[in-house]
Amino acid sequence: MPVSSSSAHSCSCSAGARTTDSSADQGARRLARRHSIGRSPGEQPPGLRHVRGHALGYHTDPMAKTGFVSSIADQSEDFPGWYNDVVLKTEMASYSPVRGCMIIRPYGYAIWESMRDELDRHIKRTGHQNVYFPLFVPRSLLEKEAEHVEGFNPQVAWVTHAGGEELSEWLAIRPTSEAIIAEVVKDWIQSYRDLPLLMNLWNNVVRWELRTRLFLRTAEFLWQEAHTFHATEAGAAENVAIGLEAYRSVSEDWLAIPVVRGRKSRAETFPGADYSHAIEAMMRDKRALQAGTSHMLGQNFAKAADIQFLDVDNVRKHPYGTSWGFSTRMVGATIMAHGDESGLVLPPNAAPKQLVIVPIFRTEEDRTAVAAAIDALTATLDGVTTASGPLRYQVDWSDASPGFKYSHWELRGVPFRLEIGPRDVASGQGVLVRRVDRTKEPAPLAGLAAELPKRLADYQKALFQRALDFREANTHSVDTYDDFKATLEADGGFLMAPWCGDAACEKQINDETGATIRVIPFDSPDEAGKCLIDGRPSERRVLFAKAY
RNA sequence: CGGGGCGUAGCGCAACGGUAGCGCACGUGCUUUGGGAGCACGAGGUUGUGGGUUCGAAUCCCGCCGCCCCGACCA
Repeated sequence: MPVSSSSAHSCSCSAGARTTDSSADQGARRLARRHSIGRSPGEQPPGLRHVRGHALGYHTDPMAKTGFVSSIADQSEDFPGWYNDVVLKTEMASYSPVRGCMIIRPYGYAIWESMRDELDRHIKRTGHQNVYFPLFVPRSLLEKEAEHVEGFNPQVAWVTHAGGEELSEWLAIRPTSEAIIAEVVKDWIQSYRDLPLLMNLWNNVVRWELRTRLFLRTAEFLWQEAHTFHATEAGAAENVAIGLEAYRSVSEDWLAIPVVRGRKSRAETFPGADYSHAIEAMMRDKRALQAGTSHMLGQNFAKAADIQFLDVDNVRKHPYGTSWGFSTRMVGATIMAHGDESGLVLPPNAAPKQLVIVPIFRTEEDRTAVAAAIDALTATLDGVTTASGPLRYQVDWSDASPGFKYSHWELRGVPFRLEIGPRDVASGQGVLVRRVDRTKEPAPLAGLAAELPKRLADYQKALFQRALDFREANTHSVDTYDDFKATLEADGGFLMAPWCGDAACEKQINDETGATIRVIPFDSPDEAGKCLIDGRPSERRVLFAKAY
């Protein structure tokens, strides 16, 4: 039986309320135990062997200086270390026995599912249909589009043997699906009446990486790739914008991450595309992260695969293509855009748990009274609908101490915590604590259910605003290369600077400073200037930053 | 692919020629619970792998494998 005899209060959703340490085997055992008493008695926990566990190790520094979580690296001192600690200790993901690949654990996967589902709604609302294409791309197909091959070659993983024999033609494990899709749809597209063809794939892709950073850079990752074909370039251009808008909305409205929309420079354009649009976000270390890209493929792949359709004017033409992608990297963006010294700070829309209730009691009598108050409360919470669906809450009845639970859930970024103890029961209140600023206030239990949707919506807005303020405070306009270098060195952040459009100037800046052109923003005003490097005229400022 | 580091219990480490131990985590029990509780007992290891040296190897030597970090490329 469970550690807590009244486990009926416990939600069956988490891998365990008091998981702080975490070896996989232990996690699995805990899961097994919970499952044995939960809703699905027969269900076995997933096999999570070989996963590296990481002890929380809070005893190494029992008296933390400021925060309550002393076990993660200091965010301002060591951002990469902080990021790694957060991902591992929140049990979002772990390293795997496979080089360069990660295991996405339940808490991380839940966050991915949230953004995935929201993006899927956008994709379907705009008329795209989900499809599936093979994991393998025959070498001959991948090599049809010249720029495409050249761009992806270094990152492609090949299957050379199967069935005990060497294959007559190598198979690429898809780094992306343009090539195989173009080959297939040429049979589907005969007439302008077959266009536009609007498809989307949810799948995994492999791009061989030598450096691994959980969620940000792994050899295999999950994503969505939309592929569309249009009779006209204008139709395709419109779709490029539709994709980018879906990404903007998911980033800003769902994940509370403000983004800058713009066009990529030629050097940063997708291999095989005429142009690429992207959204860029600022992380809390002031570096940029690309949050989604949308490509105009023009007729490049259509010509390579010889896709033709008969237009209204009875002339055979190549259709125009687009493709756009959004990956699990955005889970990393969510961590890095909002997290603080105590761990994750999640936007309510994407948070696996929006509210955690922590019971506090000393005696059995108190426990009974607190349980009764919580039962009465949760009866009202079960009907609550938030901007992201039914309220997601959990009562933490595990037998860890209250202080332990506070730290545990703060590390995991749960937006609200409600503490209910004997004193609160007597007054019909609880103590409601906001994760983002840790403000505490008494909250009457009777009215809480009605208030929560607004409180969550306000929290969501506040997170977005905080991120936007941060970005604006760290965006600098510079006009000379000396100023550029000095500002980048001193403050980092986004640098808005004039650029003539020449790839050589772009490269020089990248080589000398490490900064790249993230985008040529759509929303910046036209502004005559002189290129940082060669002084030639520039029509508007472009966004430079060090990027992930 | 170049440079560096590391493989000992789930995690972090110690033992550095005489056959493996500590902390955390884990299990049981009792006492606890308003910011990471305490005590007691307990379970857990062919020391990454293959070979060599030696009376004896986690330890010394060689090969292999794996992982991490730093550089060039990417969502």
